Amino acid sequence: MNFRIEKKLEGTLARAGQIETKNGVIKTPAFVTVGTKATVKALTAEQVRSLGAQVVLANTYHLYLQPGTDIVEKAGGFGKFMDWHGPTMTDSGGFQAFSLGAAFGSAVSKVASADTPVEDISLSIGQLANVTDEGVTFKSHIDGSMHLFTPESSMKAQWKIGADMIFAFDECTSPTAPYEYQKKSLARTYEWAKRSLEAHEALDTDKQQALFGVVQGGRYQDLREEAARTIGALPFDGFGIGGSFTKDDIATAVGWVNKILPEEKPRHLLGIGEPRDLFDAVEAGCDLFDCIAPTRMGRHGTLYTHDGRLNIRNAKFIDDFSTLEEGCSCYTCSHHSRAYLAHLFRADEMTAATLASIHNLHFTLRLVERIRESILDGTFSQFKEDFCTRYYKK
RNA sequence: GCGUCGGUGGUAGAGUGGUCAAUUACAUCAGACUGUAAAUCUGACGCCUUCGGGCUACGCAGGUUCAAAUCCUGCCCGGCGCA
Repeated sequence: MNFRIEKKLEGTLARAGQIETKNGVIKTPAFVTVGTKATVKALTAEQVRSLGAQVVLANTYHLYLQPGTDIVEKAGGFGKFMDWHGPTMTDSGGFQAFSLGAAFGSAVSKVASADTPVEDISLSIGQLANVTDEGVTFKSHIDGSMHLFTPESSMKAQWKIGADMIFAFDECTSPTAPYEYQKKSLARTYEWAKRSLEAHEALDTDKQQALFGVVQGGRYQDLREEAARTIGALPFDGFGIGGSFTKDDIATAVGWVNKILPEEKPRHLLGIGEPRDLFDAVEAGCDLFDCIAPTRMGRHGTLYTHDGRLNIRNAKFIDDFSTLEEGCSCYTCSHHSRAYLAHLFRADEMTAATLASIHNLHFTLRLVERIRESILDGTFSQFKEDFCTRYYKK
């Protein structure tokens, strides 16, 4: 993997560049399409291609459980397995330490509202993941079987899954975890980062895979900066910024980190992808973003338009025969009316998920593409202002 | 015509004297969702409300009872059986 910065935006941390992988080039900033189980939910690989997606990210934990990393390895890697021939990434399974741990069965999400109270993480109940210094013990959400993930086993699994870019094994913490826990967890994630590097070096002797280290630290400036310094000093090929935020401080926290991380390496903001967050994070120096929002929102009937989100299941769309979004060039908008989409959703037809995912992914991919263009031609701040004024006008 | 079983909120269908404005599911109306536990989840769902409560309701009309969706009588409607 090779990263090159083409242009930096004066007065901000934003930059446009290119990542070269053996499976193709990614023009950054870029939105990474999520295909957790080696499929972008509701879409064929051909549809993902035609949307202009540059890179697909799968999940190590999910593929490890099903169909198993040996099968994916035999298939020639998850890209070949799913017929995606472009650049690929895998997440390490570190997110599942949170989603199947503290977050499981609770209302807590990694992006919390500002008034979310900080609590003792150990009070979380119903968790399927338990974190120790050795690694994370998971109780499979599929069949209840127990599995231990360590930095070493995550590297091995990701090696077999065979993506171009992979992540160090980390602990994604909850926004409800107190400072003391975040600090302790951060030290652990740092140890895991070193172990990930060492394990990966032993596997990948001729540098096939790029390994990204993950910066944690929760919502605390000193921890975030410490993480950026320590993780940033390790010989990773790029960096992921992960963990918990609040809706309002993503850009701030990302800025703390990117001011410190080495400039010449790509930065991936893990799991973030609402429009405002994308603008803010690019401005704060991020190059890559993956997010399930476009596809999950789509499947749940929430569709992106330049005038904000709309819920296509609302009664007012039943007889609205206008196009979903005027001027949108996606397949869904060029062929179908809001009324038809509303009908498919109400009838629980599978095509509803497909058409909605196509639109939302097109919207998000195109948005990040335009953000990139606006960096190159110097119109970023105007574009951001125009877009956000209209999108968030309510 | 006789016998028999049954008529409950938008629908299906619980409930068989008080804890019932009435279980549940679906439908409906909204909302949430940010490295996918997610084609998922949450709330509302008779009318009014100063949110304490008030009012009208379980085919219709009477009745018994302190109290009825629940018991009795008549009527109306439907399924089935016999003529």
